[in-house]
Amino acid sequence: MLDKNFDAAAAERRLYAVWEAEGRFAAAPDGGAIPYTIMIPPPNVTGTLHMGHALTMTLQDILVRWQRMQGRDALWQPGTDHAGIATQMVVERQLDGEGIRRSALGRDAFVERVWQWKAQSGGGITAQLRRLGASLDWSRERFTMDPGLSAAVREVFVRLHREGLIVRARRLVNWDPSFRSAISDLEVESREVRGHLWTIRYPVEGEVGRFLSVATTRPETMLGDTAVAVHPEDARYLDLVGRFVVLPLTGRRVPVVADAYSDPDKGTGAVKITPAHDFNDFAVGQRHGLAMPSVLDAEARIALDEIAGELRAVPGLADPAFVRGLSGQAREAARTAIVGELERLGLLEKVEPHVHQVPHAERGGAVVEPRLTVQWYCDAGRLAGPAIEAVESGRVEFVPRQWENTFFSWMREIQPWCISRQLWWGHRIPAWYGPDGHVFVAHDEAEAARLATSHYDAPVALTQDEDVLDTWFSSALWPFSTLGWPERTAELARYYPTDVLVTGFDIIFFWVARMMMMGLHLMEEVPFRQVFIHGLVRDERGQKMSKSKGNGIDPLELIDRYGADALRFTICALTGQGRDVKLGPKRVEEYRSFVTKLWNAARFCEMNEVRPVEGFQPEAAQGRLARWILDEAAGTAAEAGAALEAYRFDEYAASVYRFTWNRFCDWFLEFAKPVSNAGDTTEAAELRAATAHVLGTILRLLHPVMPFVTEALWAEFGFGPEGSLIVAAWPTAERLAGAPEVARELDWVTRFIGEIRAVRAEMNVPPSKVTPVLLRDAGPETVARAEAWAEAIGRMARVSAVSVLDGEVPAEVARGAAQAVVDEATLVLPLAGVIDLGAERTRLQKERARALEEAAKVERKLGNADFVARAKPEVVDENRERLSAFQQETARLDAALRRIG
RNA sequence: GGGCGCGUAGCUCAGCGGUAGAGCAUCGCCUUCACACGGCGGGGGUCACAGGUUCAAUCCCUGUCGCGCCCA
Repeated sequence: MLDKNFDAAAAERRLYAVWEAEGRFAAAPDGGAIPYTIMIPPPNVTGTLHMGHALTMTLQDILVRWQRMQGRDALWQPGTDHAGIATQMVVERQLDGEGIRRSALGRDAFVERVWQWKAQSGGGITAQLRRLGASLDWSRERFTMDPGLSAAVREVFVRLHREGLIVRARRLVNWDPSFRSAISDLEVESREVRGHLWTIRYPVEGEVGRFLSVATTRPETMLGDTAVAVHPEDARYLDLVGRFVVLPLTGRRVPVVADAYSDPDKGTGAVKITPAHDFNDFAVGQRHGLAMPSVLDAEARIALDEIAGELRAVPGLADPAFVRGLSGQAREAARTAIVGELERLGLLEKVEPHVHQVPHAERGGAVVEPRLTVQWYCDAGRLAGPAIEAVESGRVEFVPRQWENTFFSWMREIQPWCISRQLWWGHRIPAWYGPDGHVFVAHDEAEAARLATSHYDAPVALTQDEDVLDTWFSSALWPFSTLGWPERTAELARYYPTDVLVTGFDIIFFWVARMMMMGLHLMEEVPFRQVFIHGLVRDERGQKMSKSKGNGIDPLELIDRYGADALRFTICALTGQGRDVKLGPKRVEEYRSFVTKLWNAARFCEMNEVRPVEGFQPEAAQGRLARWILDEAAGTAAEAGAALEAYRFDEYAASVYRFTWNRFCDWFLEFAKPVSNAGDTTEAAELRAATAHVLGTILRLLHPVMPFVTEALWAEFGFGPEGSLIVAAWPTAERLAGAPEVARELDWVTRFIGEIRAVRAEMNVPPSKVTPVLLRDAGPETVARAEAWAEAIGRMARVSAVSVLDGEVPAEVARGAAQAVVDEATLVLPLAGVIDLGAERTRLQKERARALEEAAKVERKLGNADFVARAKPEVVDENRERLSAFQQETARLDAALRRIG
């Protein structure tokens, strides 16, 4: 016997353990089934489950469970990411708390410490995924720094290096001064900052009293200026091109160059050029062969090493002592000092408030400093071509399609990818340097040593590159590294390419595009056929959830309060295409009602001895009620399947919800009540069997989204042992013969009952008052139906008897009657003394006015010769029928009004 | 500045050439033997605005306004 309430917490613990123990999540590579594969977007190994995870993992689990039920060999590949910067930061903060500096600890000890932290907290996120009900094949769990995956990383690095697709180069790079590491352009976001625009006078060499004014938002970088650029067609400065100005503070002579980069309409039209600290200036510097001295160190403090030798004293312009005093100062402090000095020298023309875009590190938020360093770069430009082609040709399909534009626009202008990071936690770059700095890229030190020995003709001491790879480098290999690549494993052959990748649009560039580039280059095949891009989770007011705003919701808390099924269903129901998901506890509470409704409907079935009947054939059912609900269930299965096929999670949820609540519970179970109580008649037995069949269908249709409550009910009803629904067959969608005719009949009954209910409610007839119904003008079909469904009509519409009137309604009845029109028939409810006749008249008049208005609308349309001539014939016919129906309804309401006088 | 998306009932959203829908909220009635996390019924929308295409526009096209996101 089912408990009064569903104990979600107990069922979740018990059932997940059963599934896992019985290996229900495990892929079956040796079976004959067609594989269905999804790669989990690996969460940070030391992370905790947030709503974003809950969203994406729920959708993936729905797909995987659905396909598994369709007999596919489902592999949902689990695993976690080492998350270089994030994890290193966490451990550094822990060390800070203990008063230990990373540098004091040393590299090996530090990395060891991170491994300890991983061992200690690494199971957290996977345990939380289990709470959500995720049916991942845990036996195949991988970690990006596993030996196998690390070997894949080294193999790719070596291979791409040998192919010239990975190179080491000294370029300007985005530098995060707080992490003291390079970051990729994707990890930089520009933020609007209210700053100042300073206009500084640079004296023109050899022309006393003449100045060239330049405007800048970053005066401190002037220590590294090596030119001033003006537009080649700017008449104001033409005579200065090729001449020199003297840089204040350092006294350096710098040329005036003509370059189209300078915008004559912006500022003074002349710009200072600091090639080592600005990307645009770097390009100008390259075009004009300028020197590129750096004046900021790894922590963005003033560093004079590269300019110390050239400092000159120029009276009234440059004082080496002042500049030397800046050494080691933070860029902000140096800015203040430099502006003060320029003002003192009378070289500051003006200061204006200025709003401008400043690059910030996405993680950590430090102001990014472009810096000239040696880094490893991956030639993304060459790898992008095949990935672009794969999407163009449809071999990879984005859903919704609009994201393909986003993908194309980035891929077509992709920049070299800086893959080295000055961190300790991650895949160390497999490059070793000889005594003269010659680089040997190899799978391991022994191979590097062999290469070096042959290069130098003698064994030499090698030192390994200190840097690690960008975390996304290993993520990019995930679809094949998890399957054993570079070994040619059976899994790799079977499960690659995967079927679909499910993720948010925020990592299309970081991850999706890179997996495609690497997959196509190394596997020569796309990593997935489809990419389903879902929205982001937002709070109830539509704001992005974030730690800093404190508006985050903990999915585990929601699971504790409402159950995993309720949370999952909420997510599913709210996941439309191309829209973010606004989610709060209230929404989950709303959908928990559905879990409860299902539970109670099942309890009701159980009380009425509904049990699955072996070999039950829907098509063989005789009763009209049974055939109706069986066909509706099949229709719902068709809808649900089509919705999932199209990644319409909202439609899938809505379709099964509607059927379960509004068809099965509200109508079918109500109709079935007397029959189910009727003992052992053939009719009752068949209806019970049909009910069981439909309940089973509902459980199977809902299992992907609500795995726990459905599995619990499945076992309780004896559809199969506990833990077997997960592999039960997805319902077939075969409609029943003659179903449309039965559907019309049931539609009539529900409308008939509905009309009576509405009239009674509107006329304030107390529920205790049972009335007869007299049928006027009813055709033979209506009469037959009214007889056939008399019991249900009586019970559900509080009607004592339905009788057919031969002639007109007796006057004494008519004067107190409430009336309603259903198709050709008029329903007369004798309620003299119970209802207010004036109110009934008003109600009928309102109905009549509505029918008349509709009729007029259709009439206008049909009166339009163009419409009749040009619209599709079936549309014209449809409108003729509607007109006739509204006209008849009006006439019947007129008659009803006459009747009550 | 370039691109994308969105403005439909009080709220959240679906619909996307021919009858405007759902859930929640709201109002009325109902403690009817599965469920008050319930049942029954009602009210509520010039589908942002302005043009255009069409026999017909919430839906297609153009523009305007408002909001959001991405890229520069």
